Amino acid sequence: MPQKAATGKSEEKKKSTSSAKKSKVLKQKILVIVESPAKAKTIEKYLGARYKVLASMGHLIDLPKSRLGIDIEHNFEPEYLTIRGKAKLLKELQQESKKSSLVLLASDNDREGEAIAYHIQRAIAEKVPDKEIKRIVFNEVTPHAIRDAVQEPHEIDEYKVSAQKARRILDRLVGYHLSPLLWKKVKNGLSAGRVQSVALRLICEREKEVEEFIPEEYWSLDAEFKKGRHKFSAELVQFKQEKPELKKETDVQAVIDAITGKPCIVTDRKDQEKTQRPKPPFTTSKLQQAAASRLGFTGKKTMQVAQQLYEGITIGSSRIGLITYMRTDSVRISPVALQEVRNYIKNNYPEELPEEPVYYQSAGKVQDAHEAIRPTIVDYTPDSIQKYLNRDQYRLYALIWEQFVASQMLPAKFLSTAYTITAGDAVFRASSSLLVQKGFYKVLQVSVSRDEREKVIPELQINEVLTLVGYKPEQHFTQGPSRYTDASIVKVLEEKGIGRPSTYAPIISTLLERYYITRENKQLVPTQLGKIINSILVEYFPDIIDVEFTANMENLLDEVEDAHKDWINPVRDFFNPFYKKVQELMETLESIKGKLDEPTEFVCDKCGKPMLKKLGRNGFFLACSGFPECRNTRSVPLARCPRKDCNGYIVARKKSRGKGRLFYGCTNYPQCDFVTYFKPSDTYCPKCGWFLVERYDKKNGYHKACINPDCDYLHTQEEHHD
DNA sequence: CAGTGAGCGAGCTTCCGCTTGACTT
Repeated sequence: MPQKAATGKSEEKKKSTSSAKKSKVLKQKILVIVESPAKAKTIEKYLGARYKVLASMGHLIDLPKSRLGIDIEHNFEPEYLTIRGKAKLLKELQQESKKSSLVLLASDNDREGEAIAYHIQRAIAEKVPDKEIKRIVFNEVTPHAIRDAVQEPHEIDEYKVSAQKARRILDRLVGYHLSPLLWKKVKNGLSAGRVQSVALRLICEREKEVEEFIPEEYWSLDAEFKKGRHKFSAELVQFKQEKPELKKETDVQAVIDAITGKPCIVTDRKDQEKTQRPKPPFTTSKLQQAAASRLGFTGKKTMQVAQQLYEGITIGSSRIGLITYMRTDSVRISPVALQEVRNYIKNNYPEELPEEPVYYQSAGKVQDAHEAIRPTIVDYTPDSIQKYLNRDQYRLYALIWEQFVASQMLPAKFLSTAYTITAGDAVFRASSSLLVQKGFYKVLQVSVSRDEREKVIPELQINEVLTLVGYKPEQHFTQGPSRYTDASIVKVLEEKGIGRPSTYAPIISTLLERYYITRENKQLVPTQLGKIINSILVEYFPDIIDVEFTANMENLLDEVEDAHKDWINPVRDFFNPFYKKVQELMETLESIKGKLDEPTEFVCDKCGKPMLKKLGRNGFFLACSGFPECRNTRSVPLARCPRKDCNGYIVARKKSRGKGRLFYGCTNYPQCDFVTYFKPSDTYCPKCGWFLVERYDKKNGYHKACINPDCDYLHTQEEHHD
């Protein structure tokens, strides 16, 4: 090992002497600093030998983690430190600066990027005074844009830096004061903040709507007809000149009785052409939503796979970054990419190429530092590179590629036809939708399923008398609001301007880690703890745990940035009453520590006292209420073990060291080896008595099914309403 | 598609926003 180090050192020495020699002949290099290593590699290729490009990997300097780090008494002066683990990298940047003739700070062209540049500049100036350091910006990683950018070096925008500083300080003040209040009054280790607490609030409020919703019964009545070999159905839309009110089965029967025997005649036909435009290329939020609904990915998984595509896949002998940067709020694409995709469409779908390029408007306030998410090389069709990708990479790449190519193709046209069918006092409607011009649908494979676009019924004539097959009454229940999913909460947060592309996925992870919410069948459900935290925050800090708070903050930051307004007074005006309130509550609010434990029906098998459900650092567990005299604990039983003569319970388990996927096994293991990967629900099969589990398949969607492999019982959630 | 088995409670914790590794017990 010492030998190895020695050779390494001597090699380094050799290198540096040879480069020193060279530098006398050649000019010194220009150092460019970007945020992402993958970007650094690409840019170095574009700029050529005179430039050296290094990556900062995001922020290097930040507030301390273990204390507030803000001097309240002195104009909220922040205490900035090198982030733990980043010292080596910073040192490298400083040393490389020394060797370079010029340093160009090329962090992202947004608020955070400006702050990153500012902190790096200060750190370099400390070690290498008088070094020329400039800022450059570009909004797309293309040779043209990069070469333009290095021709226009400028100074750092100190107002942008101030805006970021104000944002950082405000978030720190809120988070590092609210969290300790929760530690003192509720439980150690909890957290609250401008973003996560609003997300929690939205989830809790939706849950309340779900809980309060009372499903109401209603019926629909379809008439089924036959023409030739084709069957089709029509929906009852009118009865005795009015919209039918079918509350009970008897209402439906009354309609059927009234029209039985009456001829069914086609009385009207309305044709309408509908144009459907393609959607813009993906932003982070939209990609997460599409991957959730198309591929069933969580936000976290989408971002992981996208990162792999961005960093590069080995194709043949070289590694190629397949997509542009995946954290973006913009739908803009570079002129080069636009030309390339139009060429691609021209060569492959010439009839679907619009005369003019399609331009999309980004929604809401965008920072626009990056392009939309698109394939870097449009000629790499999903199929042509499938063999280099794993299944997840292929499907996500296909989603991105299709969305991008489609976005520059002609709209699709549908012919929708609505027939009115009259039978006595009843009016039915049958409609069809026919794709008459495929347009952008020609490239959509992964993005759209087969039966999603068209609905076909046979051609009918006015006054035609139809052959009735029968009436199909169906019972329904009104559906309440649905719980948020990863995708839908991200959509709302984005619309409200809360959080950023880089934080959408982590926000959900934080709420899960804190046990504020759980994910059940992809739905986000608040826990008891989450509801308690939310009610405290909403009661005492309604104006902070609010979307308006972020909106106001953004307005302030805009003023700091654009109108060069001072941020210290507004922050003080916010902080003083806030701090007073926190201190007051620290004194007066009654602690509910220990009251969080929920009583259960289970009894301690060691001392006979009742067991409590508690939250530990690894999740919920049962503990004897006689603690600390009796230290007995158990896992939370989710269902009774279905094995004959086994009195065990099914509990959640993990592989050793808490790693790996959750599974569910019997507490009597190893005597009983019953095990499943499906989560047990607390309901049992009426046919065989085994417990039901939550399952998903394409045919039924989410539903409960019996875990017994020999039992065919399953019911959908809709039927579960009683 | 297959795949599988501890210990927890009173560990000084926490924010939001940038960005990727991962020396070892």
